[in-house]
Amino acid sequence: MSETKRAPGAGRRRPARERVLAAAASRFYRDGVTATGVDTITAEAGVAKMSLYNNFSSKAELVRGYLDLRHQEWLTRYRARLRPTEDPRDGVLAVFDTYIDSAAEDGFRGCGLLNAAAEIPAGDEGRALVRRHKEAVEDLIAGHVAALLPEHPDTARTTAEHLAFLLEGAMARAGLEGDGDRLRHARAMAADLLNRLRPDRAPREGPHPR
Amino acid sequence: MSETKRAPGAGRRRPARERVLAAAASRFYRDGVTATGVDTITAEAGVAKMSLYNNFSSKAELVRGYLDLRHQEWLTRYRARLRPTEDPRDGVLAVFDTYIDSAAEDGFRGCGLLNAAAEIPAGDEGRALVRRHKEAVEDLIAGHVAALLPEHPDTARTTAEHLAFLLEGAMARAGLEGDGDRLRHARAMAADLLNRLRPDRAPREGPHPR
DNA sequence: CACAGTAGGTAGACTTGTCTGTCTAGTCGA
DNA sequence: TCGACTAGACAGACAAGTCTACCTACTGTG
Repeated sequence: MSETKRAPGAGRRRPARERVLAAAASRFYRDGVTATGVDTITAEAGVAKMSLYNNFSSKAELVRGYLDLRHQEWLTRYRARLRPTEDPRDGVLAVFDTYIDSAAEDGFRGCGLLNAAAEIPAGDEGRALVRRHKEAVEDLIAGHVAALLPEHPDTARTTAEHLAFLLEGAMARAGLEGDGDRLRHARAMAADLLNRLRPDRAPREGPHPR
Repeated sequence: MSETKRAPGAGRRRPARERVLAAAASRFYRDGVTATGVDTITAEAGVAKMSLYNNFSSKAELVRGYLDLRHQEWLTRYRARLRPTEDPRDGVLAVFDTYIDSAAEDGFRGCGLLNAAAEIPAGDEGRALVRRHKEAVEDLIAGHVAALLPEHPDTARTTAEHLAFLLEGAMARAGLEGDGDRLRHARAMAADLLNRLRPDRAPREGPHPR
């Protein structure tokens, strides 16, 4: 952990790649992918144009970098939400809470990955990336539900898909409305569904603890 | 109903406005709104550029025309699906079937209105239009559920929201995957939910009758 | 310690093409 | 004659991506 170990090439500030990605993330989410030009991104990042093209071979690759960044950031926020607990229901609700958190930020416009996918051409790798992200989220839910119903794997899988649909549908609506109300409704529906599934514990606590 | 009453200005073919809208609808859905230029639209419509700007004051207004067209077309397809029946559950399932129908068309990429909204700036009227469309769909569902549960209006409203989330979430996933499988799953979940809600009739028929 | 090499960064001109929107002059059918 | 339509030029802004020439901070080696 010596001081000599820095990020490579980072003398006085964050390396160009990170600043480009951060600026791209902000603009892509706010204004859309196609509507955001590379000049806008480099200007906002305070970086020369060549620094972008030294780190990304094209704008399309930058977009894929953006998608990957959002996926990783989502996972990080989810893991922070996931407290150690013996009740799998809390694990499912942590997924919902992660979405609710994102809706509280200003300029909220729905799921950035889904919004980007809407602009990406049908065959592009980026769409597959978003698809895999949504499958990963459903798999996380499925893991918790499977722990809740170890004797009924089929019911668990269907229930996980049901919960994933609730979450995604509420996210789409929340994005249109600009706040997290719909997501809080969906969280309550999910909690209710989980309790009906195996009501062998006391009713769960109130909505969305901060 | 005399023959002299035609669409205005339609001598030998469909008026320019309709052809522009049809071409815009196709391209906007396939390639996205921002990525589609007005020259592409006029070329595909076989129409002079001025014919576009004589009918729409700007591309943004053409986009709003597109959103309105898709909303109207959806309503038309839904009404065609909605057979006269005494069971409100069939009314709800008709909404799901309308979505399933759209997923069967080729080049399916999810809900065109939601995809467009992802590209529209936050304050634009177009986003409000999409939001109202989604509310209208939920209201249609709510009407059927209310008829099913006349004694429990609160349960009906919550159930309708739940069903709308299922539908919208499944549509988002289906769009990423390019087929209607997720929507058929959601339809089965909806049918199951409706039967649990008031199981006083024989089990419903199989999935998605054609 | 000195010094040269190197990797990464900078500003900005530049090419080639597309974008939205405007304008003109002419065509065609009722 | 009138209204809708046509082809195409045009303006001015902006797109993605390339290229040059220069700069600066850190590196290993003698």
